[in-house]
Amino acid sequence: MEQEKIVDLEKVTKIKKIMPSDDLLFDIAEVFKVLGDTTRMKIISALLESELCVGDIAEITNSTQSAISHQLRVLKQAKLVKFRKEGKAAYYSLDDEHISTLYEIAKKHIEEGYEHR
Amino acid sequence: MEQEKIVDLEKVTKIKKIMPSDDLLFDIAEVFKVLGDTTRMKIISALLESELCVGDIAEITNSTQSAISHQLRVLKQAKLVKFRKEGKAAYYSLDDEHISTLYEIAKKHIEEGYEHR
DNA sequence: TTATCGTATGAATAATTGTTCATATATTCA
DNA sequence: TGAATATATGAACAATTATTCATACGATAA
Repeated sequence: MEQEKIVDLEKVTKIKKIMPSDDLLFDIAEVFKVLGDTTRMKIISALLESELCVGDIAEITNSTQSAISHQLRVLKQAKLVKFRKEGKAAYYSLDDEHISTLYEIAKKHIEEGYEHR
Repeated sequence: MEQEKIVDLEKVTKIKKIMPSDDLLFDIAEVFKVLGDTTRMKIISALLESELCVGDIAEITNSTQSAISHQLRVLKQAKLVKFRKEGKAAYYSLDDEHISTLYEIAKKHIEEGYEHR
């Protein structure tokens, strides 16, 4: 009546040891979470082309100034964008080259997904 | 009394033309959204080491079998993992090499962020 | 100073989503 | 067939979150 269990305890404990800390995995997930919103992705996509001020981004993304400002704060906290102030305006740009790389790879993943149908 | 506006209409319309379609941007954001959850990131991280069955993943991630099964469905739909059935067990693995690349870059972004403090 | 422009922010609301619990399906072994 | 194992799934609940609205803050020009 007793059946053999499938769980590979040796494999499981080995992987548990190798795995990064929960904190690091949380932070990594956090970066993706911030990139995982259409409005923020539009912002990223626009900033790939040029430094832009808040009003311009709102125009380009068909969003309100307020919505964009809120989302820019999220992107700023995740260190995905940086900004400089010039008079009344605040000019935003991508923080480092990782962002564009992440964007390109995800785009490639999507496009290859379409091919395989 | 009229002040000069900052909006650069030429720049805005140019970028609007260059930008990818809303559909593509939505799909790209969707990939990141799926990666943007701690549980799913733990799953990815474990699968980077080895093909694993559902029970093993639950053990490794300290989650329930049900929670993992639900999340694996999300990962499957996003084509981030694939699986094969062998008897009672279902063995899951990463779908393509993009996933590990995305993971590595995000990790690097985090780690460099820590250095800059 | 006053009016205007650009941006930021707090509160409220609506929508999305991850987990739990119970249960169903499927496979293997006695 | 019946019991045990592995996985999947639907419903419900709690928590998170993106947007809107109103308003505040800061800078500039008249």
